[in-house]
Amino acid sequence: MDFDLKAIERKWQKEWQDSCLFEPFVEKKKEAFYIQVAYPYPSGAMHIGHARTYTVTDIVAKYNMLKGKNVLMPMGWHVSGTPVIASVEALEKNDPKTVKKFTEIFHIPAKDLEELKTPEFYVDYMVNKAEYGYKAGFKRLGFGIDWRRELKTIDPQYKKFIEWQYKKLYEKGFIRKGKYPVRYCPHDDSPVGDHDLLEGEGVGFQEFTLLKFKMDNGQFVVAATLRPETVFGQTNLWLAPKVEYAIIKVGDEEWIGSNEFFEKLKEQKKGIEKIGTIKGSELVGKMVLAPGIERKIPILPSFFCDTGTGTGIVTSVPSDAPIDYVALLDLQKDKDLIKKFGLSEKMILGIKVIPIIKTKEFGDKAAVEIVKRLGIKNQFDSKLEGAKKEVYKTGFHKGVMNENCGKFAGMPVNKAKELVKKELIEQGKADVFFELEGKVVCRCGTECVVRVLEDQWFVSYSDPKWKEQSKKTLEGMSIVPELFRTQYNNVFDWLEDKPCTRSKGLGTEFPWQKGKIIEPLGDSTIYMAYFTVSHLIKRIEAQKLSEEVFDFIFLGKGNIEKISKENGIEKELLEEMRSEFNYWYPLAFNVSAIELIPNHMSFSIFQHTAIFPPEKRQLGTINLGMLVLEGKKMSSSKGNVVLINDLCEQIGADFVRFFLMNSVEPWEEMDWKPKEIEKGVSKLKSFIGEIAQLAVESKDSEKLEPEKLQGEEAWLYHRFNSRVNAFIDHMERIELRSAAQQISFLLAKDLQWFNIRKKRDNKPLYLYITKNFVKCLAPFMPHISEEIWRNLLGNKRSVFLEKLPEKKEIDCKIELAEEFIKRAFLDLKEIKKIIGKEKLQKAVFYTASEWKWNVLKKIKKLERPDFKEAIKTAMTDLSVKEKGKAAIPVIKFLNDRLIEFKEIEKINELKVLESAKEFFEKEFNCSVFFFNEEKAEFDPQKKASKALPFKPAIYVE
RNA sequence: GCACGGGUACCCAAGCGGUCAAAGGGGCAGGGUUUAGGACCCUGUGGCUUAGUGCCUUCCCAGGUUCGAAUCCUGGCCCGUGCACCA
Repeated sequence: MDFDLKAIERKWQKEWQDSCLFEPFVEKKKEAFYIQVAYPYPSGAMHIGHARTYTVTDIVAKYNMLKGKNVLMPMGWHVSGTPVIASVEALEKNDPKTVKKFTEIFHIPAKDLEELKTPEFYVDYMVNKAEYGYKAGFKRLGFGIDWRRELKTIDPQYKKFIEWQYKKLYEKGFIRKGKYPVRYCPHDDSPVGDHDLLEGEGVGFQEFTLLKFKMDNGQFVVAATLRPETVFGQTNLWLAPKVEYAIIKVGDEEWIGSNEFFEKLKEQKKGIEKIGTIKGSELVGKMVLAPGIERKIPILPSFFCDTGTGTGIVTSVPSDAPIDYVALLDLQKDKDLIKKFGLSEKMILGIKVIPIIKTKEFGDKAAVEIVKRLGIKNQFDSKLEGAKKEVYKTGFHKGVMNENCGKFAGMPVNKAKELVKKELIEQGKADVFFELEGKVVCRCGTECVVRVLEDQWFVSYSDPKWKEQSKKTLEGMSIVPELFRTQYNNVFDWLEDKPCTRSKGLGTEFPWQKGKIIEPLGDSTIYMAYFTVSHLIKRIEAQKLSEEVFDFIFLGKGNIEKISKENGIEKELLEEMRSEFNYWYPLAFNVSAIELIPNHMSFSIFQHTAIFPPEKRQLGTINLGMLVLEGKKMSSSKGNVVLINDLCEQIGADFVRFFLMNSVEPWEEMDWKPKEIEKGVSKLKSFIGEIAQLAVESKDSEKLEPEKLQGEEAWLYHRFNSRVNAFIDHMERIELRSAAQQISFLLAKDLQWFNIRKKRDNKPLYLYITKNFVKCLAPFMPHISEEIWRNLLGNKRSVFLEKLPEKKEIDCKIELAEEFIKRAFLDLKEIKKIIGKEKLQKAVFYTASEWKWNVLKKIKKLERPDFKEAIKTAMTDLSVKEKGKAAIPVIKFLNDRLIEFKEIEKINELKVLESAKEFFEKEFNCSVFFFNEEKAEFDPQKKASKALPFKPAIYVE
């Protein structure tokens, strides 16, 4: 049977809309099920990657409808931030690449591009008019979205809500102001993300500690280090004698460092000034007070100091920095150099390595050890870089501070590092400095720097109490799949304060700083709550939505009469909104992609925890995997995409939905392979056609009486029920792939077997199967299911108003009997193949005699296979004992397969086989006979004695 | 570097202590049906054997636990994803 897929889709989509099937209202008697999926950024065309995320959500939603729940699935459009603006600007400039993308990939008619030149029009067009856009896609795929609640993140009411959200966070003390280092483009005067770069993607920055060495004249020579804990091993400073260093006024102090350092420091410290210069050579030989150890150490010349890194001055720790050690050796050997700078040879030769860190790998002078091992010759040796990394890694992870480190003695290095740094900074002996790890160039061509932003606002995710409470929320949530729970926990630990304002983009203005908008990740964390009232709140002008109004709706705070009067909002409306929120919340599932666990998903849990009472926090998350196309990442700009509109055109919405679920579970990475899908579609189509045919033929039949079923019919009934049982189990765990397989390809196999076994068409049985099948299929393939349900089976109401079948108990003996026939059938087939006969004359089956079953019964009591024990136990049965030696092979066979046979109950094999006589005769086109081993009237080759439980002996001719 | 996940036959992928030479696809080979092409159905797909069997070598590598390991433990190698102002 064939379907006109497109016609069916149109028909039922219209019907669902007309009957408001997916527009739920508060029904106190029904359990609420609210599922929410991260709303999309409506920029561009919808492809199968997006479709997968939303299809999973829709299937879970529809499944819960079929469980009898009141289901809410809303949808909105996230348009905050810069992408819309960037696209509009690019179109404005008629950027050829962008124009091409919009016309060729997004299929937007060239004349329409004119409409897209303001953000408002752009958003409206993308949402409502774009044929390849998301909304069009959602509708085409038959999603059960309640469109009354549709929203955009720039709606005035929504903005009011976001404002309220931040005020709540502020009240709890989770909004704070501080300093923050960012990668910054001095030309554009704005922070830069990876996508804004010409060069240097993924390059981060490191936090250096600036150590301040006081000279006799009060100035500070400043050295930058990544290893503040090694101050205890300092022996001297290194600098480049030929370089001219800057004297920098920092507050009341004067610092000495390279000119490059000054340029970078300007971005990180306010009000600093270069007030002079001094040549490196002038500093050589001077004594300075080393921080941390409060000892005077000399400034010495070296060849390795790079003015572009740090301050161009390096503190020397020869025990743990290979290059320091080598430079020291070089200097000690170079009498000329010592003389040239007028240094005391005695002093230079007197410098000794001070051990400070101990590891198993390198002892207590790691640098000395590794220089020896690698045979490093001088400070120009290329092996130094590797040596440094090696020593650093080992020291940091495994090292322990030794007795030369004062109160830090005995402490692991990775701990001491932070503490030493903190202490030096507190004592005013050190400062921090950020340095990019590599070259970073902005799109505008300017080289980027690290800037420390003053007055930056943060959300304090680092707050230990907040973390703890959020973890508690997490504990009570179901995470699908469970295996991501540890990741959530780790993310919670790792989260630090997050800057929450930006200067560019669409969004809500930050309440405490004019001209700044709330960072776009921050306006999409508790909006699920807003959806519960978004259809009602549209009726209210935004300026009426004061803090008290939202307090009442979402927290139940305040006096309704007063709020109604003061804000000019009808009391009934307020009450209705409060009750919507109360009914739908907490959210059952928040659905999003795995890569959003470290931000969106975690922020959402944190903010729910901060703002809502415990019973209104989230109940669960579903975390979805990526989708790739033929093993490659999809990319609109490269044209490597499959668009939903095209695909629905090709194979139909239901098949798109099904095959997005069919190959892996939702959280796994999925590879979309068009060729394999094509094959699958045609198989599935014919299977569904078959079922539809059965539906038509059996729709008027009487009710099934299961207890009267026999043989293969009883088997099919039970087999179908066990498929449904498994289907339900999988659905509960959101294992949509396994669930889908149970009711499609696996069920198809069952039917295939039944078709060669059946003696007649049992209409009531077919009706039972088709009806229940359609209900299970409906979440996956709603249109076809509705068509079969209403049109072919003649039901009046939508299939989504029906209830799924209950789980049923399975009679294992019925399954066993059929399994027995199947094995006998396969055995006979095998024999026929091996002896190579075209056609058999006669086939004879001999079933095992009673005593062999007795062996099984006895040894089943054994916990595990054990031949000796098996013999002993089996021989306690008289019927076995009297067989003597002949029993041994039987015992061995059953013992070897004990695990398998433990599940096997005794059935009347002879009767079962006889019931399938016609089947065997038909399949092999020969006469077939059955005997019990003991009453084998015909046994020319003495095969009968080889019969075993569940494995009849066979004779053929 | 840190965090999380993963390595299974030609490819994708199930299995997660015995019923495992290892489900299901795809590919490939042979056969059937049809035939312009396709579509469809069956059989085979580690090796050697065989009246439905038995044996050998396999589930990244190396050790270990166990009567028994693809499955559990330890160590190593390799791969994927995320790492914050980007939605």
